Amino acid sequence: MSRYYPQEDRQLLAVDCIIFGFDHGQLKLLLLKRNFEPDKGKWSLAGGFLNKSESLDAAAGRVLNQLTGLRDVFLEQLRVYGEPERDPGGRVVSVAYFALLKVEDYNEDLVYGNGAHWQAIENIPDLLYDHRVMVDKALRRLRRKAKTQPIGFELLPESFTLPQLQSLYEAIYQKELDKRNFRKKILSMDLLDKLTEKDKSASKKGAFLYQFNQSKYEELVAKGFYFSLDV
Amino acid sequence: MSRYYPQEDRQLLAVDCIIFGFDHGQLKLLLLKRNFEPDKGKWSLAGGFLNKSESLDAAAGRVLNQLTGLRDVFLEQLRVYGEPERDPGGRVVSVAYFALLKVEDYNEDLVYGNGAHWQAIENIPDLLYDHRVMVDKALRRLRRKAKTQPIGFELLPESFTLPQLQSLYEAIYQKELDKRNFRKKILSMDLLDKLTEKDKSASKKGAFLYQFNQSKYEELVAKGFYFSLDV
DNA sequence: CCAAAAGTGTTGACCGTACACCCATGA
DNA sequence: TCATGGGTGTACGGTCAACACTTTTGG
Repeated sequence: MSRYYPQEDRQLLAVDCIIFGFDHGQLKLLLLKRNFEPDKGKWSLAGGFLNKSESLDAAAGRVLNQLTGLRDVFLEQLRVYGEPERDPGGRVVSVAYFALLKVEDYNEDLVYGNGAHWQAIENIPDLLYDHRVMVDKALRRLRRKAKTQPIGFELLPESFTLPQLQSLYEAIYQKELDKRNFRKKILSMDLLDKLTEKDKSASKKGAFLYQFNQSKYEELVAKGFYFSLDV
Repeated sequence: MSRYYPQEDRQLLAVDCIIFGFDHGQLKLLLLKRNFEPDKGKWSLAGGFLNKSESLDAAAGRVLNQLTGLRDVFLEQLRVYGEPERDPGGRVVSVAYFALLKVEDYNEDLVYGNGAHWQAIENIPDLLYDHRVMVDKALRRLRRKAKTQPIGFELLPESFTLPQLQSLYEAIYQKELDKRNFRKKILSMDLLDKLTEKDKSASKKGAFLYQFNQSKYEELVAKGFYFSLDV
């Protein structure tokens, strides 16, 4: 109880997570089939209520961890949704978060045990309440941010090939890119370390592996560098 | 009371408004000197609690209206702040909004009666709690959006001169701009209607007045146009 | 030896930026 | 007449976009 503000209305606060993954050339969302009332059987985002004395970021991290087993995932607040009638079960103000994770890392048993499934963004089922609005907002945010910040790497394994990276951007923007221009642009930023190994899983010739160099990025940013990839 | 979620923790929800105005060549914030405990006498943003069955946007609009007498002002959600200890008086989750208003429109009696004052952004006093963080966030948002959306006009009178418009952008970005390039760019978008009158308040020669043409803007956007002013 | 993906450079168009002088007018 | 701010055009350089062929290798 507050010392100073005892008499005001209080609200239920929830967090909902829009969880992106990149797999088999497709951008996907991790969605849940609800196994409890209300709306049992419908698809929804992963969500949960805010605990007393828990920060919003912590609540979102907890929800994500309970579902995937992952910690230290890219997680960013998106927007609050507070229309009085958004949840017909009662007034709940919800804070939407968007998460980017590496699909090879998550705990499959946990995910499927929770009734969650990856769904390609081109083919999202009907969602509960205003969850579709949240998803659209998250997609717009991802598309905006991926142009100006190196967040795409959050969706790829530690080591990746340039064709893989290009395919990720193509999935995000639903648009084919010219590979010469794409390579020229990304390599000219000097943020990728080329490894000596190749990945031969996608071709006979094999493609060189690269790693994103976070510390080089921070160094450049400190000197006034701006990441920029216009698709 | 919720039918379905009766047992969860509930929180106090507030809104805080970061209110921008443009006056005498300066970008300013409308700040309040608190006349009640706690922290009486300190500066803060305009804020208030969310009422039961009121949307967040409505709450922010109400707070703004109570302070300035204005309605239909540019008002946009910024971010939620939910650290458990952000308000030492008790846990309050606050939704920050940023507002852009035309300084010639507000109700002076109301504003001063409420203990509010315009403060130039170069010279903001110490603020309560995390309000300074909110202000910085709002400034970054304004700077980002003003490049890609025609929101600057929200801060100017209906009719304005090009030198005034340029001075607004200079105040937002704290940077001098070349007037030939600025004019060329903004006029090439074909979004401004030139009036036949001049404003002679700032010079003997007088500068032509212009008006932003909202419907022309919407028409162009529908055709794929993107507003872009790179400062 | 062939299919399939990886890798590589050049050119033209457009846009952003830098830059200096004349005009109108009230005092 | 002069001081003050309003108004105008050009040229250069860099960046984006379009475009086709060679290389490697497993089957």
